[in-house]
Amino acid sequence: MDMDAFFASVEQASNPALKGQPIGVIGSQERTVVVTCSYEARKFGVRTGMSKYEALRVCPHLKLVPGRNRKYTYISKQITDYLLTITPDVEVYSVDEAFLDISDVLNTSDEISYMIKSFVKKNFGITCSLGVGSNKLIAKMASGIKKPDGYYKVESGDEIDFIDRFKLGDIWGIGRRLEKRFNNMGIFKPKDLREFGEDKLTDMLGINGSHLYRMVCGEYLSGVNTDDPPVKSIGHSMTLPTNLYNREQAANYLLQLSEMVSARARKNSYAGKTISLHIRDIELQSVRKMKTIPFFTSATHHIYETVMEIFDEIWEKRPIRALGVSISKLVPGLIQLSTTMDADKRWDDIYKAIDSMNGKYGDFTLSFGSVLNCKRIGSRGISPAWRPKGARDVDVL
DNA sequence: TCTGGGGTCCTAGGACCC
DNA sequence: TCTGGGGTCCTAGGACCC
Repeated sequence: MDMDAFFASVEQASNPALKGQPIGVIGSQERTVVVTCSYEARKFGVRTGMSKYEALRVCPHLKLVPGRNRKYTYISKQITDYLLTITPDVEVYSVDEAFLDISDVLNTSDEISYMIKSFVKKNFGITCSLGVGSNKLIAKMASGIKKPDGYYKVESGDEIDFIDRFKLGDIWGIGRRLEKRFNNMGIFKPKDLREFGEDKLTDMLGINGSHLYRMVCGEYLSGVNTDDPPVKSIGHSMTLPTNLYNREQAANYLLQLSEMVSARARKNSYAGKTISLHIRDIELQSVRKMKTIPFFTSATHHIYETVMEIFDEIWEKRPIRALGVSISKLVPGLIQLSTTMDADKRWDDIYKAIDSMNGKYGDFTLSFGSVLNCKRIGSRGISPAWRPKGARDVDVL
C-alpha cells in the first residue's frame, strides 16, 4: 500500500481552498524544497526535491504549504492500526507505505484492496494505491503503475513479463547513478541485464549485483518484516538560515545539533560511541568525518566536544551552508551522561532537568545559552522518513 | 533564489591482534 | 633480512530510499 501524494493530499483534504489546486508541501524554513506535491502540480512539472523557487518557476501559481509532521504521523498510525486488523503481518516501510503479507488472509486481494481504500477515503478523505504480487518487489512496482487511487495485481508466473515493462531506472533499488552506468554499457532494459548475466553483475557490484539479477528475474529475497528494524544511528542536520563564516557561529549551531541528537538519544534510551560531523559548503561540497570515543554516551557535552574536535580537523574555512551531527554504534536501553572522564558530576542533574523540562514544555524550553545565538532553533524541516513513534519520531518546533 | 532532512547498506583500505 | 593466514574494528565515500 502506497499513499498518493500523501502530505499534499492530507493538506488538500483539510483545506477546501487547496482542493484541485497545484500545491507543494515544503519545510517552513527559508531554504527548503518541495517534499511532496499534488497531482495538479505534477502536471506542471513540479517534482519532489525541487527548491521552492524552481517549483514556482515551472508553476507560478503553485501554492506552497508548510508541512505538518504531527498530522501526517497521526494519520499514518491510524492507517497502520487498520492494516493490522487485516493481518498481523504488516511491514511499516515508511510514513506512507506498508507491505502486507496476505497469504493467510481469507479475503481475496480484490476485497482487501477495496477495504483499505474505503477506510482511507472514508476516514481521511484521501486515496492510496495498492499493488499485489508474489513478493515485495512485484507488489511495490505494481502499486505504482495505476496511481493515483490505483490497484494492480500481478498473477503468479507473470513476474518477468511484468518487470520487463519498466525502464531500469524505474526499478526499486536502481537509482540515477546505476541507471546511467548501465546505459553507458548499452544496458537499457531488465532483459539486457538478465543477458548480461549474474556472474558479471556480481563482479561489478558485489552482493548487490546478485540481488539485482534476482530482481530483474522478478524475484525478491526478503519477505514482509513485521518487527521494527533496530535503530543504527540518530542524526540531525540543518541548512542554515544564512551562510556561516567563522568558528564561533558554527559552534553555536553545532551545540544545538548536538543537543537535538543527544536529547533524542536520551528520550529513546540510546547511547552511542561514534560521533560524526558533516559540513556542506556554499559550493555544495561535503566533508564528513567520524570519530569513535572510548565510551558510550548520550550527553550533549560529550557529543559537542567531539564534534568540535572534528570540526577543527576538517573545516577548510570555506563558507558553510549546512551542518549535520549524528551518533552511531548505538546500544539500546542505556542512557549514559557523565563518565569517569567527567570531573564534574553535576552534568547528570543538568540533563535530568533539561529533559524533564523539555518533556513537559517542548524541545529547547531549557537549553544552553549559546544556542540562543542561532537564528533557527529546532527541527523545522519535514521528512517522509519520520515515524509516529520511537527514535524516528522527530519533534518539529 | 539554485538542490531539505532522516536514514540504511556496501566496499575498500588501514591499523591492529593472534 | 626476507614479510603467511585469519580475524576484527574503524573510517571515508558512494549509492540508494522515503
